[in-house]
Amino acid sequence: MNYIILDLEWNQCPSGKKNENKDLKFEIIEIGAVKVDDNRQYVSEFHEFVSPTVYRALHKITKDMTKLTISELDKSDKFNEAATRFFDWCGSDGDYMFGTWGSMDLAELQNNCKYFGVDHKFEKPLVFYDIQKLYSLCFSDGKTRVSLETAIDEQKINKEIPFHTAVYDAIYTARVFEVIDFERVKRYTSVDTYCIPDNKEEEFFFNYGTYTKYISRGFPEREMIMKDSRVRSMHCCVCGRNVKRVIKWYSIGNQRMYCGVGFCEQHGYVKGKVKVRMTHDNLWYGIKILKLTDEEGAVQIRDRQIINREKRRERRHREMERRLKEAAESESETT
DNA sequence: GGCTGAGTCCTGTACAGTGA
DNA sequence: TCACTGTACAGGACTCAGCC
Repeated sequence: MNYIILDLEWNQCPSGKKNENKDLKFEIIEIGAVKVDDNRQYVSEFHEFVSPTVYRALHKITKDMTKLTISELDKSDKFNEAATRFFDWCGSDGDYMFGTWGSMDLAELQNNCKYFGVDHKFEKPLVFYDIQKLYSLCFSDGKTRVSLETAIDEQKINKEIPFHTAVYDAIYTARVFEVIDFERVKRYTSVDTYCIPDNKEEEFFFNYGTYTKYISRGFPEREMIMKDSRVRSMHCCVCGRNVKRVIKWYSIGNQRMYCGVGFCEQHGYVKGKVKVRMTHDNLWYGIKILKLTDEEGAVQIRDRQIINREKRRERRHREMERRLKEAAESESETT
């Protein structure tokens, strides 16, 4: 299995959001990638600029960052040809896996392919390595995200080539990939949600040992997500058995996030989170993460639920007092 | 500058259930 | 019936860290 360490540079509407193409917010102008083998050793690299067709001027920030100009880019082929050569270079499907710094590149690659009609079938689910996340798992708390340059500095990797050129950033990413303790973190794959499951049978489920991730099919209405039995269900991340619900799902602040807690007789508390998202095709889907926790973790979730309730209660009381005061004032004015 | 994603926090409305 | 409570929902502001 090879790994394709990918980095893209893209451009956006130079005259702001009001004039942007809603189907293509970001147009790829450069594709850079490094192929590494099983041992994360360099095999080959791919680098092509792309002549843009949607945004015929570069956004100021893109220009400053990449130092590219439209006339330079116009010497290159259009996206279709560059992308086709890129996928040929990647190899046969199933022989490679993508690795990126951050999670945006693959979504933009797929969106550009869709927009320009590039005939390439992406794996479904599209599992990849977010090397930024792996880096955090190895050298930090697993949550903090640092820039590629910070990681290069921290690891004292030689900075002999500039940043913000797709292929050079891919080379740097590959170097970071090389220094991480891959055996320790290799099970922590990421999954791209540009294409979500079409139906119940295709729904994505991943078990990472201490936690599980489930990605639902799409729903036309947001409220259908938390009514779905598969989304609502809770099981133990270790034994897979259904757990007894001790705190039922509640929304925190808005309907984009739900929390709940279950209890497994054998393995203890399981905390659940459902994040609600919308696809490019305006379908709603849920990402459910179930994680083992301890009593303290369960108490924290319960406390947060209680605090939310109390805050609402206080607001009501304040509002009621305000109305009573207003009523009393208007009564005294009339008398 | 404009965007994503994750997360937090707040205000306000609506509706249903419950108990006095 | 009414007051109170719980829950869901709508929408916005904000932070932080990243991307181009």
